[in-house]
Amino acid sequence: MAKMIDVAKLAGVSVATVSRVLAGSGKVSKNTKEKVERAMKELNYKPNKLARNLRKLESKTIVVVIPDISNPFFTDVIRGIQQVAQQHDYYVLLGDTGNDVKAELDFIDLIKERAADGVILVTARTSPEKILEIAQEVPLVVACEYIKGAHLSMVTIDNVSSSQKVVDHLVSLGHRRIGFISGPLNVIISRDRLKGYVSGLKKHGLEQDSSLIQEGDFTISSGFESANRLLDLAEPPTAVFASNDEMAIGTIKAIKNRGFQVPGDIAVVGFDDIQIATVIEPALTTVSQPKFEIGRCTMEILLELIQNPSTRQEHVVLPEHLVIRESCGYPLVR
Amino acid sequence: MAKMIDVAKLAGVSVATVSRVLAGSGKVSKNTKEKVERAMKELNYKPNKLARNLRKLESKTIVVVIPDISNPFFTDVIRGIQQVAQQHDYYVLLGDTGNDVKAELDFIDLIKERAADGVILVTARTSPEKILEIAQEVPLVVACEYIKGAHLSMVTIDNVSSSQKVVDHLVSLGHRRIGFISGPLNVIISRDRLKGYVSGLKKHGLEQDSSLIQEGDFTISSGFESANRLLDLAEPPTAVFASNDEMAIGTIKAIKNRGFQVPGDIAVVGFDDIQIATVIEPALTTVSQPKFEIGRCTMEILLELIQNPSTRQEHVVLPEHLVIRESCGYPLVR
DNA sequence: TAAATTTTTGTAATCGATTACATTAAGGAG
DNA sequence: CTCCTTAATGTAATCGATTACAAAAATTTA
Repeated sequence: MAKMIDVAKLAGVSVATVSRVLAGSGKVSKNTKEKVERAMKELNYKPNKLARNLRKLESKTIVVVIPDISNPFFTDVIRGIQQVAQQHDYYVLLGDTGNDVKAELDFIDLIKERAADGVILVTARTSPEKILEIAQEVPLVVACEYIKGAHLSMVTIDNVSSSQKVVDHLVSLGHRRIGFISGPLNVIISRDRLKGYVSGLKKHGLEQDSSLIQEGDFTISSGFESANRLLDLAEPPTAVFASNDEMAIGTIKAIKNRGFQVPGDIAVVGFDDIQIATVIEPALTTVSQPKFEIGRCTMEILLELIQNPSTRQEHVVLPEHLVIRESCGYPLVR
Repeated sequence: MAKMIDVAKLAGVSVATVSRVLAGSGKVSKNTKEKVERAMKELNYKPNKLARNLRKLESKTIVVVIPDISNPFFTDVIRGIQQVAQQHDYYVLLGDTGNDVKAELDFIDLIKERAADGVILVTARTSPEKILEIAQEVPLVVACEYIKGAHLSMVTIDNVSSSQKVVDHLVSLGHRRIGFISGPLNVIISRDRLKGYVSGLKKHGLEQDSSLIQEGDFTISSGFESANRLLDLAEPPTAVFASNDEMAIGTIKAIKNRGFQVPGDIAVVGFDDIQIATVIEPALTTVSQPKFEIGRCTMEILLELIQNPSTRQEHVVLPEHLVIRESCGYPLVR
C-alpha cells in the first residue's frame, strides 16, 4: 500500500507538498499539483486515516448509543444522524447497549480514548447526574429524552403537551372514560406522557381514576396485559391511550381477543408512529414524532459542540403531530 | 488529558514499562506493576487509541454496509454482528447506503484508508465482478446474498430449497394454483427464490403459468399491486407466495381489499419472518431466517479473515425453517 | 537592476502509543 | 567470588500523516 512518501518521490516533491495537494490548501502551483495528482493516481494512493487522525487528534467518528437497534423507532433517528454525519465526513459508530447501563458507559468512554469525537445518547439508562457530569467533559447530546433542569444539549418533542392533545382529541370524540397505559415510570418520557394525560383530563374537567392508569414496559405483550387489566374493570374505559405504538398494538389485540371492536367499542391511540402503525388493523391513530428530523438536528448540534465545546447547551423541542387514522373512529386519512 | 508519559513520570518508570503493564505482557515485576496501576488510576489515564491504532496499523473497526437500516430484517443481522464484534473488542461502523452503489463503494474504501479492518456486505448492489475483485484485496464477507461460483466468503440460507419447501407446504394443503411475487429480478436472492418456486411446482407435477409470476420490489406497496394483478386474472391463484414479508403484507391487504378472506379464500406465505409477521392479521406463515445467527457467523468469519487474510473462503449455509402461523389455514402455532 | 514582496517548496518536529534492542539487576552454578 | 543466565527495565526508532518554520524561487516595485 503506497504511502505519502512514495507519492512524493514519484512526483519529485516533498511530502509536505503532497499533503498540501491533498488538503487542497491552495498554496501549490498548478504544475506541481498536477504532477502530484498524477502520481497519486498511478500509485492508487489513499491517505492513511490512522496517521491523519493521530496527528490531528480527532477521529472523525461519533458514537450513537441506543438501547436496542432492532427497535424501529430508533432506526429512523439513526438515519437522520447518519445523513448529517455523512455530509460532514463523520462516521457513525454503533453503540447498541441492549439496555445495559455498563455498556452505555463503555461506549461513552470511547471519547476519552479518542476513538470518537462525540456521543449521541438516544435515550439514556444512566442516571441524570452521571450524564450531566460526563457532558461537562465530552461533547454529548441527548436525543428523545428530556432531563429536567440539566445543562445539557437535548433534542426532543414536548411529551407533555402532545399527550394532552391526544386527550383533547379523544374528548372531542365524546370519550369521558379514558384509560392510560404508561411506559416504565422510572423513564422520564414515560412520566411526561403520563403528566400530559393527567393534565388533559383536568383541563376537560374529567376526574382522575387511578385504576384507569396501568404501567407497561413499551412491549406488545405488556400492552396486551395492561389492556386486559383495564378491560377487567367493573367500568372499563371507552378509549385507551397507550404510551407507544407497540403497547397500542397489544391493546388492540386484547380488545379483539375479547370479541370487542376497535374503534367500534373501544378507541385506541398510540405514540411514535412507527411503520407498524400503518399496517395494523385498524390503522393506528398516533402521535407522530419527527424521528428523522430529531436525528438530523441532534447531529447538527453535536457537530457544533465538537467544533466549539464551549457552545451554550440548548434544548430543542421539535413539533410533533397527531396522525388520525382508523383506530379512533375517524375515516382513514392519508 | 493524561498521557502515557505522565503516568510513567508519576510512577517513576519508563513509558515502555507502562505500555507493558497496559498490555499485560508479563515482563513486569509485581511491585512496579502496582506502582504503575496506581499512577494510572490517580491520573485517570485512558490510552489514546488513535496512537495505538497507528502504531499497530489496525483500527479495530469493521464496517457493516447495508442498503437501509430502517429495514427490520437487517437490524437483527446487525445485532448478531455487533455481539461478536463486542466480544472481540471490535467496533462496528454503520454503512447505510440508502441503496446507492457509490456509497457502497465509498464505505468499502474505508479499509484502504485503514479506517476499518474489514467489511461485511449485507447484500450488495455492486456487481459481482467488482466485489470479487475487492475481496481479493481486503477482508470482506457477504451476508444474506449468494454470489454464484465466487471465491468469496458468504453466509446465507438456501433460498432455493426453502422456497421449494413453501410450495411443498402449500401443495400439501391442497393448493394447485399458486401465485408467486418475486423481488427485483436483478437481485440474486430474488432469482433463487423464484427458482425454488419453479422447481417446487415441477416436483409436484404442476404446470408453470407465467401469468402467476409477478415481479415486485420488496415493498408493501409493490406487494399490494402485484397481488392485484394476480387477483385480476381470469383464474386467480388460491395461494400466493411472496418473496418477503412486506410484500406478503401488501398481498393480504389487496386480498382483504377485494372482500376476500385470508386464509379462507386465498392463502398467503411470506419470507424472512420479521416482527410484523406476528402482528399482522392473520399472522403470517413465513420462512424464518436465522438473522441473528447469520450476523454472528458472518462476523466470526470476518475476524478469521482479518487475522489470517489467506484463510480459504467459505460459503456457510445456515438452516432456515418454515414457521406456520395463520395465513395458510393452520391453527396458530408459536 | 537591485530590493522588497509574495508564492512555492522543503526540512524536520510532532501526535502518543508500541516494541526491537540495549542495558542493568538479580539469581544460580561452579 | 566470578561467570553465566534470566528477568526487569530503559532508550530510541517507528507507524504515516500534518504543519510550523525556513529557504528558495518567482514576481513586483522602485
